Amino acid sequence: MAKTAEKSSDTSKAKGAQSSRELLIETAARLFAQNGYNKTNMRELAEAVGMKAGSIFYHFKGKEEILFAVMERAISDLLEAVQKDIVPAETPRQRLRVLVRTELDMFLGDQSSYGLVLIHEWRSLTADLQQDLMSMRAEYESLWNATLADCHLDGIIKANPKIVRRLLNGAFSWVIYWYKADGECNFEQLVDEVMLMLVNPSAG
Amino acid sequence: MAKTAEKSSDTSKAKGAQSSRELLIETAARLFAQNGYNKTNMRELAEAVGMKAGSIFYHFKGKEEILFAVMERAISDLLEAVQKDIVPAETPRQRLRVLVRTELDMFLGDQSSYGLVLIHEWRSLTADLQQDLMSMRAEYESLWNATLADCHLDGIIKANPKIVRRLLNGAFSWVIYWYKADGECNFEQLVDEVMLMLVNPSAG
DNA sequence: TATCAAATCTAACAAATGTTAGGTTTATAA
DNA sequence: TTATAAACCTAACATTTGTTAGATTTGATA
Repeated sequence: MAKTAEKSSDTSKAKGAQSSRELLIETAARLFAQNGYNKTNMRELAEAVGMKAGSIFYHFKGKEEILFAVMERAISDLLEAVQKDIVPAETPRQRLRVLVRTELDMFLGDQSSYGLVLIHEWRSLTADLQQDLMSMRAEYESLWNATLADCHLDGIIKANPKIVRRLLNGAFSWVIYWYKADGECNFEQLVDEVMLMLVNPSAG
Repeated sequence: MAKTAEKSSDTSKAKGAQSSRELLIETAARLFAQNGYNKTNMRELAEAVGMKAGSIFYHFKGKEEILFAVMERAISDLLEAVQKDIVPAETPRQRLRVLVRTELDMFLGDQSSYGLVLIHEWRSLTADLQQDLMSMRAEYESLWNATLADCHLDGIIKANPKIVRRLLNGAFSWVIYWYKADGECNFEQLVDEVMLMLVNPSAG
């Protein structure tokens, strides 16, 4: 490895990238989220990590493989975070809140670039790569469906659980367009509002 | 005008385009919705309307102006449809249902291409053009906010109306990814489910 | 028919961009 | 020190794509 050490201390934030491949993924996530996948060319990405465009192809087969790597991480990070927090939650309502908070955090938290790219650039992926990601996502979605089904049985939610899940997924994907952390409502209050919208307070 | 008459009968569906400009907007909406703005080049668009790429620039200053025209129409159609249906609605809950149905129809109905492009390709627009569209949209949004505020006062919804609006906007933008008209739930049932999720049945 | 403007075509430019092949540097190990 | 492979660079290719200028056609009008 050449100048990875010194370069990574330049460009990477916390959780510094060990390898160049790692650094490329992190930086690509940031650039793709900021300027879009199409409007981010290999030369920009290369410069941002401190190397030349051609060198990227030593680490990735092509541009799309980088996009895939970013999205892959988005999904695995999300699943990991949920699985960690959902265990101590005992009631369906508590588990629902964990899911809501975690997915919102994916789009608004520290690592929001990954979630942002996953949503925004979905159509920039080839169909078969989309399929690969969807099967990775299946386990995560089953957590949602199970939890919402429980909530429905308990009368906590009234509408069809599967439809609610879809609607929420869209609602959360959208928050990046309007939610400002310095606005009238902080993150935890946002979670409260979502629960307030969803849940019948006189049940469960 | 050259071959507009015969060509429009080839490519346009109902509500056939009178002028070439009109035909270009319709076709662009369809192609942009289908394949994305970036992946639709002027040559494809030209061929789809039966002319050559260069000729498009007689009708539009550039590609972005076509995108803007599509989005402009999406917004004005939406506002028109809402204003037409919201008048006979008497209660806040009925007005809310009109808003829900109309916005859902924008993404799932006959003219869904326009709504689809408006959502998907938002970031493909220059910032100042985005601003222009947002001020056009303001009137429509005020209808939402007024209605949701009424619903909140009546206790029909519990959560913050402005937040609910934002969440719904995202949820509806997302339906195109999952809703199938031939699935388990038809359009009107979908509207019902949304209302069921939102509204406290024991109030208003 | 002659005229004129609207509408379209032809042909090419110019910039951006993903990608590649081959050379060069750097670190590691014998 | 030398051999080797990983990591990176240089330089260019090939394609795509928005755009444009000028020629050409079409349709209506006088």
